[in-house]
Amino acid sequence: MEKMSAEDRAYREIIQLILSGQFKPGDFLLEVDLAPRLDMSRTPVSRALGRLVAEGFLNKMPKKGCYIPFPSPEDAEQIFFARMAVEGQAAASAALKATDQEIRKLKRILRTDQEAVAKGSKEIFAQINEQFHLGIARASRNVYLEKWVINSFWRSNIYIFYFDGFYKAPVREEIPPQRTPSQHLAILKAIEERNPEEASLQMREHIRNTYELLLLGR
Amino acid sequence: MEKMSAEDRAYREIIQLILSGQFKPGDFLLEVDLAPRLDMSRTPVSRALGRLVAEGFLNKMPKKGCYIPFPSPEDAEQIFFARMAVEGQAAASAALKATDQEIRKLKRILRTDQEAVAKGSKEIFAQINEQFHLGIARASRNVYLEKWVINSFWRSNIYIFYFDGFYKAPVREEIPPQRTPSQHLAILKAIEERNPEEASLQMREHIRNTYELLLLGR
DNA sequence: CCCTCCGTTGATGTATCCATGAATGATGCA
DNA sequence: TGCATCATTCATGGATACATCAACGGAGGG
Repeated sequence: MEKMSAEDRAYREIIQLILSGQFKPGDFLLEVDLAPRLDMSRTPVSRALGRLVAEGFLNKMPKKGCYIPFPSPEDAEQIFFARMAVEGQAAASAALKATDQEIRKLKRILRTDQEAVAKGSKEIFAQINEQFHLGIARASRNVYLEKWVINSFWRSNIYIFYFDGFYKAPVREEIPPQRTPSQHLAILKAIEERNPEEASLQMREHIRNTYELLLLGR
Repeated sequence: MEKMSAEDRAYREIIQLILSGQFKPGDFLLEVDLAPRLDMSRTPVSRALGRLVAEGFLNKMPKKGCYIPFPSPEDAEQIFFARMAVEGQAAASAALKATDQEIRKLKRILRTDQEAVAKGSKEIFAQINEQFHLGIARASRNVYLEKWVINSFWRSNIYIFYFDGFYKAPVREEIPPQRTPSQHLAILKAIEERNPEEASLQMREHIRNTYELLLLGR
């Protein structure tokens, strides 16, 4: 990615800043702060923030700025419910359209998954998890579903990072990933068997499980 | 809407320009043309176009500009498939969460629907159709589903306006709405009976029907 | 003591200027 | 004639100056 516009750089870097925990919900992302930090003028920063708002990643108050939305049980329910819809459909579509190569790649990802869980590496697990979900979205061969999956996945990541810390326990523990790998395997198995209904069902079940794990005690 | 930013004005006006048929697929929407036309500088126009691209209405080529995407059978399949997912889920959610007031409002809309079809008024029919679909999206009480429904609805409107004119018959006839009103009624009935599965099923069937009507002969 | 008003501050919103790059067409050479 | 090359043109991409507006805080009057 040697040739990337300043706006694209700003877009990625801002996401990185958020996901790396430099900001907490309610914090304003000020153009005047970010611009010098990213070594560019306000213009591309402002446009990148506009994109993030359009994608639902950030909220905005006119004339005030963009801020990380406050997590709430209602919003969490909405985002995970929405994820069930789009990722379920994406899995079904992937079962119909994924190439053998893509399926092999997903298998490779899941092997690393097992190892990551075995080692208890939270970082790697999160990365693998993202690769798996976004890989299925891509295999759906549907640009709209893919975009929505990406957006809602990142958006729900905010919850995975922040939610319990603000509404529940003072210290945050890792996501208990006991059932996640087996669910991932079940999804991939359905896709491999070209069974869209089963793939959709398994995916929805998996997301519901993640949601319940996150919010309704553990 | 007395106090609206120039960017918001640009956003709405550009959508109007597109939907009123001033541009055809492949046409570039040039900032330098639009800015004087909307009586503002390039800045808010550019940002509005950026929003439209982020939302998937327009495509963009870096350093070249934004253009109305070319319709294609593949893209049509993708957008309608995606619509089935999100609107199906929205209908299910609406069946659970819609207030009685919202249901009454939807009923009112459908009464006008019947009349519009009876009179054969294409314009009114389109408007009613939008109100119905977006009304259900809103009743779902899920901001994510609602946003995606709005986006994909408008996006597929581009097809309703343009598709056949470019790929099939030279003259475009109205969408045969024979079955649409009864399908609308079936959806609303399921919502009123608080039956999410049935609402989802009917909505998906309705969208599939619209898709087949549009693309696979009629 | 409190409440109102107004000036200050600091951020976004907009306009404008310059940089950059892609497409086009003219030019000159083989 | 055919083709490569380069200058021109015209669009977006980015930087900067200015306008605008919301929040804050202090002065002044009740």
